[in-house]
Amino acid sequence: MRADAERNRGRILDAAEEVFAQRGAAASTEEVARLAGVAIGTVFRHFPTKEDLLAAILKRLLARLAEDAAGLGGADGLHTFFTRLVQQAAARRMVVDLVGVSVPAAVGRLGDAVGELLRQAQEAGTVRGDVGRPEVMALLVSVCQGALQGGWDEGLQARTLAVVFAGLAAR
Amino acid sequence: MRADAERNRGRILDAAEEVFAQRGAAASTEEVARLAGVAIGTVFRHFPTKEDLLAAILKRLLARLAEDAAGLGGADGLHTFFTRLVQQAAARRMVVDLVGVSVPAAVGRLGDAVGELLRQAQEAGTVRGDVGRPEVMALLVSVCQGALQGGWDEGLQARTLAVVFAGLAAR
Amino acid sequence: MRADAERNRGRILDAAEEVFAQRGAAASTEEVARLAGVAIGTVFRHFPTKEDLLAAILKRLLARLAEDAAGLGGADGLHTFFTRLVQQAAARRMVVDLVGVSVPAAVGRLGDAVGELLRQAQEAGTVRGDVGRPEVMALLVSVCQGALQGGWDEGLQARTLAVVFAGLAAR
Amino acid sequence: MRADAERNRGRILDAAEEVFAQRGAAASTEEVARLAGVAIGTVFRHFPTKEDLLAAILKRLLARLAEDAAGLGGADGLHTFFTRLVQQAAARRMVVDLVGVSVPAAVGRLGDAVGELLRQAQEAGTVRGDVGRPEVMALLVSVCQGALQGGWDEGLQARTLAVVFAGLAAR
DNA sequence: TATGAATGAGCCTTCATTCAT
DNA sequence: TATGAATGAAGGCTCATTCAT
Repeated sequence: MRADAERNRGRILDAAEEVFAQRGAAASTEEVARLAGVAIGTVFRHFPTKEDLLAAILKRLLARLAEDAAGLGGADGLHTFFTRLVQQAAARRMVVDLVGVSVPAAVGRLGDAVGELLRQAQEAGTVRGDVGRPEVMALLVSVCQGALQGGWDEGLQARTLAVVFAGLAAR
Repeated sequence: MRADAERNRGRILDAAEEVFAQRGAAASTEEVARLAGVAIGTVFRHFPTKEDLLAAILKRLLARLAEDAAGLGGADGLHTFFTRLVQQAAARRMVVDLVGVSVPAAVGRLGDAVGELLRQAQEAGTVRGDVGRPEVMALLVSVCQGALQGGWDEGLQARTLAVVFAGLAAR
Repeated sequence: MRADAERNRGRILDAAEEVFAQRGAAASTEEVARLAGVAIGTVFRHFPTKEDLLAAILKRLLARLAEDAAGLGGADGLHTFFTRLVQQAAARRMVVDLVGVSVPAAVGRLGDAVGELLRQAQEAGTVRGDVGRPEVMALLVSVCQGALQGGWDEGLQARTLAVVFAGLAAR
Repeated sequence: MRADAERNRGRILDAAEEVFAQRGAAASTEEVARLAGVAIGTVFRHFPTKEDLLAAILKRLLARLAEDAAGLGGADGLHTFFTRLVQQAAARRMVVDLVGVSVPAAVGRLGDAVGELLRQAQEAGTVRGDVGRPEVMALLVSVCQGALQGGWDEGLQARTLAVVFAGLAAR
């Protein structure tokens, strides 16, 4: 792949992330192309289908999240990651609309990272030992989605997370 | 012919509920008409706009939920309602996509019903006294949304709810 | 035909005349029914086709004009009629949109009335003898149409008619 | 591919001019596409709205008329232009239906051209000095519209114009 | 005869995808 | 490889007309 092709791919992904984050997955591919500064044909050359483009975004997003998680750790790592994720507005709408796009591998790696945070938190005694990775992931996704719905101001967000954290906490 | 019209209205709402529950709000009005067994024009006669149709469904759905909630009560009412809601597949996708359709009144009534359940649970000592209605609603919505995303089998659903309930529980 | 049927027919025609005069022939038949205070089915019972309704309106309109013309006469009858017609806003849009609806008989009778006015004017020496009925009718229609187009204020209307009248005038 | 696009744009305008001239502005955009030999999407790529297409036609039409008028002049320029315009069947229905589409600039330029013809005719003594541009424009539009209505054969057209010209003539 | 709900063809418009340049 | 014009299948919606009540 030529250097400029590589550069275009990146631009397209960036543009797509922004466009879909703002307008949802229903936004048109043309708008992505426009923001990326390329022609529509170029988008389809790199991502033969709109779904491919969505999947690529999600994959990259998940990879970043996994990387982010990997940088954390210790007793509060899980809580920090959880909170941070819920705060990221951009990442959020994505997750909602991308339902159906399957990128099991990337999700798997994110799951691994979260699992590691969970392990450390349990080791440090911050989180109950009988909580498993699947339910933590489920809660993570749930609260992110929920945050998208209504007018969660910071206070509500904090109180909602507090309940979840209390549920996870060791007695 | 008032009777026919009434019957058709009901059929259309039922069909719409099913179609949108399965395919999301992006599903076509034509498909609703087909499932309802009426012509497309009939759908638009009853609901002049697709958004009107969506709003009508949501309104009815919320009314049912509120009614459902009103029938519960006691120490475990909130938990029962919470669990039941998460189980209802049909109701779920709806909530995701219907965001933006404003039916404040209906939502308000649902909130009231949930608030009442919360009050009773707190009175019975099942739920912490420092938890407010807003965060309970937020958790409700969140977990419903989350349940839509992945392959939540019954076990995962139960374990996820268990964490939330633990978070709500009085010590 | 029953008395109430007769009455409905009249109401429908009146409503249609008003609706089509204001919104043009593209206005919906439903709106006519609404204004007439009858159900849509009743409109179609009296006028099996929208075109039939339009034709009926035009016919009645032309009949009235002919009657109007018949009441005039003398040296200035033609000029008076001509001017009056151009002033009638309601009658105008009609004529534009009703193109294609053929009501030769009614037009014929109007033509007769205008012809008579022309004859009298020529006899009185107000109008040149070598002008025929067809061109007078053509001018009548033309100026009515023209008046529909732009912002003909009264002054412009008068000056435009003045040119036409000068063209018709005996030297 | 600029060339193709340009060619298509032209084809579409030509097709639209013909279709709308024959069937009126109510004709479907699909028919325009069919006659132009392009897909419906292509029409909408060039003219995002039906109204845009209508406006474009009218604009081009008026530009041609203005250009045509600019090529004339002298004592009979106005009469020639007037007659020619009335003869153009294609141009005519357009003007009827396109009312409401605002292309003031183009209309303005046409008015200028006609004004110039009028000035020259008055200078040459062919037309009365007390006739203004507005009423000439009004007559122009009127007779064009009128010509659209009925069965104006050539003779009737000539005789009708003769009256108008007599009205304009200096004594 | 009146009512008004139902029908369904047809319209304008959007957008993912293809393909000639 | 990039461009961007062309394609054409839907989709939402309107409205003349029919028909059961």
